[in-house]
Amino acid sequence: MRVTVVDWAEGDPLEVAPRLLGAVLTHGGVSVRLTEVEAYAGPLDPGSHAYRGRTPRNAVMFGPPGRLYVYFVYGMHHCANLVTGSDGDPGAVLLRAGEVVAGIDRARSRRPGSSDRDLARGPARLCRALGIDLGDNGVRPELVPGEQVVQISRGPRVGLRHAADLPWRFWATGDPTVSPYRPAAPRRAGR
DNA sequence: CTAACGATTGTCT
DNA sequence: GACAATCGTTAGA
Repeated sequence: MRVTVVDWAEGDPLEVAPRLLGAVLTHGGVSVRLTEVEAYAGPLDPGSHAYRGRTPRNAVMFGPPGRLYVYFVYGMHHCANLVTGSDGDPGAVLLRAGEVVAGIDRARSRRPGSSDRDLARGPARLCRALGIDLGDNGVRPELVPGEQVVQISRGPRVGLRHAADLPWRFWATGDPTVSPYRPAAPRRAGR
């Protein structure tokens, strides 16, 4: 029986997220074993891009599931999600970090100066290592189940101003390629 | 049309 | 630990 991406991408992001750990994503000649992800729900999740409804940018989040939702942040970085929503019900899982398991030379050339461990250790780093950019928004990624992750941890999502307390971040316990924790950047008055 | 901001990262102290 | 880089998207006038 053939397993497709949609089979395990569709559904509640909170259920899909831990399921993705250990899966292998291949793009741009590089393969990554996912070690860290974050769930983003629909209109009821203040931390989600879909919180304020459908816009040109987040349209892909509203389905169909199994596609990449790619966005551009901070004027220089890309982040990629796997869409879980369908029938106009937005949901996605942010691909936060992974271990490069194939095409490492290609990944190194895209991220010169980085240690192998850090090649895809963070959402923007992962996108760069795989060569993912806005042109990949809405595409169906090459994603297959990998070895099951032995132990999964969960905790608060990273970098959010709102709903930062929800424990919707999942990672492979003890894996060195999980991104280092950083608290949300505080907003300073006047800038 | 304009302005404020961000699901980050690299570099410096 | 602190801060700059840098620009598409969004909200509001």
